[in-house]
Amino acid sequence: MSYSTKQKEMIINIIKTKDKEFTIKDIYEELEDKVGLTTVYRLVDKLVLEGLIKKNISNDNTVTYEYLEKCDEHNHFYLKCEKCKKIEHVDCDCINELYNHINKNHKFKLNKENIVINGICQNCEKRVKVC
Amino acid sequence: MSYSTKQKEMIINIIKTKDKEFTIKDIYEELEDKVGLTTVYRLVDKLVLEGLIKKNISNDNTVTYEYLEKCDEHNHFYLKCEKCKKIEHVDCDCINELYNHINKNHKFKLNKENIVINGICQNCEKRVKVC
DNA sequence: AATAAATATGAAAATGATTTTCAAATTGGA
DNA sequence: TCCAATTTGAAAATCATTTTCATATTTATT
Repeated sequence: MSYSTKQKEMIINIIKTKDKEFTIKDIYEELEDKVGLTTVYRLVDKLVLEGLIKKNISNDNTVTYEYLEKCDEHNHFYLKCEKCKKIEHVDCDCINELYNHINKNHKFKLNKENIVINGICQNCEKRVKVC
Repeated sequence: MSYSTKQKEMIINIIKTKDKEFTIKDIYEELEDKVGLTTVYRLVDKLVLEGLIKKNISNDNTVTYEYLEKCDEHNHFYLKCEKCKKIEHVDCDCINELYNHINKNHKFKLNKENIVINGICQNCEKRVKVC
């Protein structure tokens, strides 16, 4: 079984404020020595397994995590901006349509819990055009 | 500029045979000391930037790469099986439809060069049912 | 409330993947 | 052929992550 501890609660609370990629260090520093680094690693790993966050790696070998905000009634589909790293949660039937199409025509069952697609958000798109 | 070397050519040739996730070690061992480990790291990093391969990280912190087979006339859309780790290239208009839908309704431009969605392939799906 | 068993924590040390360094080798152009 | 730019690779350094282990905390049971 699993005990509930104040350390885990603190880490979850910090993660829930994140709308961008974050690192272990980000979390650790925000905790200001209230939780040890080893424990941050351990708990963040657990939260990945529990599906609350997703682990990524960037080209310079930095490991980042992203909070996958759930809304239980709907799908878990996210758009991640490659510029500003923000993650948008999308609640739309288009993902079911894609699921059904892929299942029927390509014989593959998407994992609807964990679809993150990269691209450029509207804000960054605008900024690019200005420059 | 960039010189073309036999080391880079050898590594690309090995990568092109991959239909699954692979590691730096996989490549290094297959090269049987014909290329140094440092160089494998360097060249694989370059190939990530060039878009030939994609870098991933798994829950146990293993870094893997996947070859993103390109076919220039079409989209670059991949389905990766979470069980057997095989990567299927999908050449279908559904991805354009998704692109257009997301662009229009969610104000987000997908990066069509690099869409990898996880799920379970038909083979593994069958195997699961048998057990 | 006291106890016991299971689990969680954190500091220090160990590990191991990746990067840096630098001298030697290779490449492509003049 | 000669030169400058680039690439290579072995060894050393770095640094994120894991392991270890003694202590602390949590939960269930009296």
